Amino acid sequence: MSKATIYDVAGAARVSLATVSRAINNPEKVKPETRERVLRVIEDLGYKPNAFAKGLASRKSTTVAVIVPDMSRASIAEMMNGIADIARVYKYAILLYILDSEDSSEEDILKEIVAAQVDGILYLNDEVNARQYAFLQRIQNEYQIPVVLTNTIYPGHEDIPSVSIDYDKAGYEITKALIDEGRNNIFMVSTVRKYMVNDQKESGYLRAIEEAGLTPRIMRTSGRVSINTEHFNEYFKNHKVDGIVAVRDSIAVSFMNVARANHVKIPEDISVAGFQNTKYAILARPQLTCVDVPIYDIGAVGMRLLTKMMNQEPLSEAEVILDHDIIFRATTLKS
Amino acid sequence: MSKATIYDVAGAARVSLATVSRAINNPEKVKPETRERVLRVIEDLGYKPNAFAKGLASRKSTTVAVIVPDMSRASIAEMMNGIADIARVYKYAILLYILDSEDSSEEDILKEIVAAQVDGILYLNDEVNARQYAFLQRIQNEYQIPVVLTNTIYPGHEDIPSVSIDYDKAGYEITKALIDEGRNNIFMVSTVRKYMVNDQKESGYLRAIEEAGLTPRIMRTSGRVSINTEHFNEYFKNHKVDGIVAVRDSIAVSFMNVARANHVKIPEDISVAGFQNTKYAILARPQLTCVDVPIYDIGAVGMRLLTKMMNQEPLSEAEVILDHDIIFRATTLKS
DNA sequence: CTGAAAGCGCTTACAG
DNA sequence: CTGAAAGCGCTTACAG
Repeated sequence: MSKATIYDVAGAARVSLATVSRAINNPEKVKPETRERVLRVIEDLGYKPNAFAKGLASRKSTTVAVIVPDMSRASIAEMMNGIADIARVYKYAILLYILDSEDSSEEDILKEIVAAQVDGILYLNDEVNARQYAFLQRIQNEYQIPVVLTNTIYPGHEDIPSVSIDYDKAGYEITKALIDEGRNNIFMVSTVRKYMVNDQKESGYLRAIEEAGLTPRIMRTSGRVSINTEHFNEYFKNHKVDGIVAVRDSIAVSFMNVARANHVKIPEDISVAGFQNTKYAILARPQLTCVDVPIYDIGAVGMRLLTKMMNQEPLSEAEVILDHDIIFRATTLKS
Repeated sequence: MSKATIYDVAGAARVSLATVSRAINNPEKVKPETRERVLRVIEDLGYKPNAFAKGLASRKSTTVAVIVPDMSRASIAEMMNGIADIARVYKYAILLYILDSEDSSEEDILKEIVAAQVDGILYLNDEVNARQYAFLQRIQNEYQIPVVLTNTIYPGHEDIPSVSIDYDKAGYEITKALIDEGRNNIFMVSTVRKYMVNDQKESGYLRAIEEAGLTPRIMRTSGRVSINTEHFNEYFKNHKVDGIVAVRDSIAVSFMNVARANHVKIPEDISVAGFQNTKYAILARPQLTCVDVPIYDIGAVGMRLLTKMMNQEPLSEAEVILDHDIIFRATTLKS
């Protein structure tokens, strides 16, 4: 462990501090015997280089900032696991920033991040707007800090690399699956708040619906479970529905609860599908058909991509799209 | 924003760098006019002190390490929100460490944390064992880095402060509630893996059961939903049961699914209760009776406690116990 | 292959 | 109230 400084090591190993530094960072530049002697002393003393001194002198921090909107969303949390696993492999520490609800603070946070001298930024906020995007561009261009959008899309721009699945395609496929079951009053249940990712799901839904000559119907609900119940009751009293594609599993489950309370049979009367394949989908009865988003992988690949950028390695693609699956379970006819 | 150094500010404001530093950190020691001039220049230049230089010179990092076992657990993620909100108020950055499954790496991580010069540590790993606890004690004593156990208990020790609820009491109360309904074959469904927190829940359960002269029955299941199903089927084929207290909401829901598949009525035949009051409890049908653990608050209070320790403020209590509620819903008779 | 020395950008006694 | 200077613990050309 620490407390010992590089001077202590140098003294005990009878070399200069420059040699100690080299033995750690450029072992090949040090004669094997010297290197081993130094390394042994390091071990004995439990020496760990002071991260501040190292960062100040080298101008690198081996730290990445991860910016998230709200940790309690299952997808964000699971992405963090993927990020952390890869960060560990490449020896990066993670500085975590959870955004406040008032996004005014975001620029402050970004300044702080610049001051913290992180080597890279992983941005997981899928509510990104034009102002924020411009700010990220500035950080990348002016300060040369690489940024990766993870499970976040900003359509029409490729200057900030991103990792995600093709949500438009997934939205299309899952909607098409319900159409193929013979459903023709298929609603998409999306969110009131604007998430880029949900926009993509919606556009895929619209494409499938229009292609089939059906009428698109998008209802927007708040994320809050308690409000959903009333909202659903009210809305579907006046609408004929035989298919539901929800942008999140939990919203799908929430809908199913309301349907059941109204003695609607699932999947006989209504097919239901969600997005994400969380535990909600598996614990639900009937078990939920949904798009399986490889969210852990998205985090892991995002972090890996960032390491490449931090090492100035060339990127084969600026927009990485991972494959997704659709898992058919008991809430759809084809199961 | 940054890139400008303290020298640039000093030059533009026509003062020495010492004065700039004071204007930022000890404003009262600087003449108001000078201070304002300096502050304006700082604003103009978008100056942000380099965090490494500051950390190196001051030997403080205004950074805390948060150590968690697995971010995807709903309780951990929600605690993070509480921690981050308070950290923001007190201007602390968060260095996040997600533990590997192989706990061999934990000591390495702790060394890293020491090297990173964090001002404090929040430890959220409720699987803490004797070796790890001893290590935390060393960090606290040898390196003077304060540690707070958050939603983590290590019974019989008070040298590391902790924040939690009284899980023993909660376990007792929820079990007692089922007993009062007239249930007398109440099982606790706990986990195979050893969590201190679950031990407490079990001990409360045992106390209530023994007090009532009933036979205690603790079954342990893996956390994995898929395995639970079979496990439950097998186990309860051979046991008479009219009450279930599960250590996690999701386990309770998982049990209910198996029960329903076997045409058992809830709550008529079996009362079911869980712990945590997550979204699982609310989305379940019937809605789940459970102990409401104020997990966001536990995180927030833990972080607040840590700030006090980092400021050398005296602690009024080393073991903070927050209040909990029991929310009676439709899976118990008393609802 | 190794050492002496400058420098990274701050803070903080110490004088004045 | 303000400035000059030392020092925090490293890295990295530059010599040798």
